Amino acid sequence: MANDKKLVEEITSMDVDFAKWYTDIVKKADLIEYTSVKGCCVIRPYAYAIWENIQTNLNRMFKETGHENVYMPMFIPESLLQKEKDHVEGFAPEVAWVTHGGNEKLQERMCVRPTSETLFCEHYKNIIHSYRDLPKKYNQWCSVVRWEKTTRPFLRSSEFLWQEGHTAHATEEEAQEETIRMLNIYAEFCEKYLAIPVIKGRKTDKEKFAGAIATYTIESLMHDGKALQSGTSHNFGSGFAEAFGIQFTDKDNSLKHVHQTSWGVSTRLIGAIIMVHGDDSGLVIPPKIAPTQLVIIPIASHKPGVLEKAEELEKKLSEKFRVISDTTDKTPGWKFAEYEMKGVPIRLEIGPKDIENNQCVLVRRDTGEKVFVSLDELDKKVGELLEDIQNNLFNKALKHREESTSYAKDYDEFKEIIANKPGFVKAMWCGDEECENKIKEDTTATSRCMPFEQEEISDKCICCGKPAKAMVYWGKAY
RNA sequence: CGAGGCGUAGCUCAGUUUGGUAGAGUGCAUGCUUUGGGAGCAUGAUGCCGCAGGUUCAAGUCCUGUCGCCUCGACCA
Repeated sequence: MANDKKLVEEITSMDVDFAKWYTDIVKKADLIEYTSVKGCCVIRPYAYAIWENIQTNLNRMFKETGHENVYMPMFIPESLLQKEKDHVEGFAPEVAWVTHGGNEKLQERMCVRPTSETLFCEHYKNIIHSYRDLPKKYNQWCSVVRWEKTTRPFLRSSEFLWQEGHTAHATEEEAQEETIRMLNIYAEFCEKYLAIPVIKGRKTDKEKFAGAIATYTIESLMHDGKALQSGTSHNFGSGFAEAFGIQFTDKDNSLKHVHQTSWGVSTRLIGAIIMVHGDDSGLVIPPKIAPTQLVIIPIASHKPGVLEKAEELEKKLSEKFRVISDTTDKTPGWKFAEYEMKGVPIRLEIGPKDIENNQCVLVRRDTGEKVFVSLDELDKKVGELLEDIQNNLFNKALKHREESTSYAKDYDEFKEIIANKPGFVKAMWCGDEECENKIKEDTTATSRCMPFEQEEISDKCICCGKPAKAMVYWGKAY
């Protein structure tokens, strides 16, 4: 009987249809709502709260490493966008154009920023004159627009929220150092806060950012075995500086071009959290970024003393944790399911029997494990549990990634694995874009990155058999 | 942008084959009873049947167009 009722709001099982499971979750956990604007969603308060927690932590890490926040215009005149050739070619197919102001046709059309390199470059040209002005390490939080052909909430939408860091340095070495520093910050953030293990590496030329000399990436593996590019950090060398004329007078009185970087992560990270940690009961949010870390559910709340006790516990726990208490007249069972859907790490049940015994029940979202805890040591226990959940989520995700990572020594084996076993495949590559294209054509898998941690599986390219230059992580990607 | 699917109550959908007063479940509101895994009973409110044309005495249903959404490809964070 209870089971029949449970089916009413149940979501599609992730093993049956992962894509449907995903869209069920984003709707049922109140993360997004569709709008009348194609490819654009409302990011609802619960999802926005996750984003705010991401922002808070990244902002701290950015500032600790000497970055300042700024804000650039959202419009870019066509002539400015076109200054760097590779850049405009890369982005032109997906920019939105503004052609009119009121009823007047604009003399020059402007695009809505798909990314702000060109605006930062124009600005840097104006404010950088001397080596004393360097480095400039700016970041902005904003939204960007890319006219995507197919869209999915958080993973690919026409407009999305992100941060973009843009820095200018006196030397090549400094720029490279910054590029790697920010990649490391992203990796640390993903692993420590989002509990998502990542592979750090460099993108192949085919996959690198339009206008960059090198793109570095953190790649993570979703529960269905598809890869998600979760953050990128680019070294631009002096290419943009030359196109935009960003020069400074160095100590030796010679005129030099700056060396630049840019790096970004987006609300796509929310998609990663969903697809890495979620299960058939809904979201599972790592405690460190969960908008609500613990929800108090009073049992038999009409009985004397129960609501008062719930309120007392809420007040006490709120000193240390992000806590809410649900005192609505929904049934306990409904509330259990609701907060599981929303991925709240810990549920606290308190009823008349508990009050008599000076205890409560704690249920952890990741394992479903239930423990009785004395009210005297409640906050200590909650702290430990949150930490344990955070660690467990990371370890589970890491184990899944390791179990979903294979080696391929020859092309037949490679094709067999890609076709039958979801996940990463490590294989050698000659460095030739033709092989990348062939592999993609044959298998739909793409090169995810050349990891910093290289292994020598063989000395031959998996595809053409010529001498191998690097080991590459391959996989199907979002 | 290619292939497929779908637009009817807040949500999930039936009704379209064969044109004839707009339906169900769930949700929502109110009351009582309930409360340790999505409660029960009673009463009530809710619809430009995606949009625009057309055919017809009559269109949710037939025709044409159009917009949107979903899935899978191609392209991208």
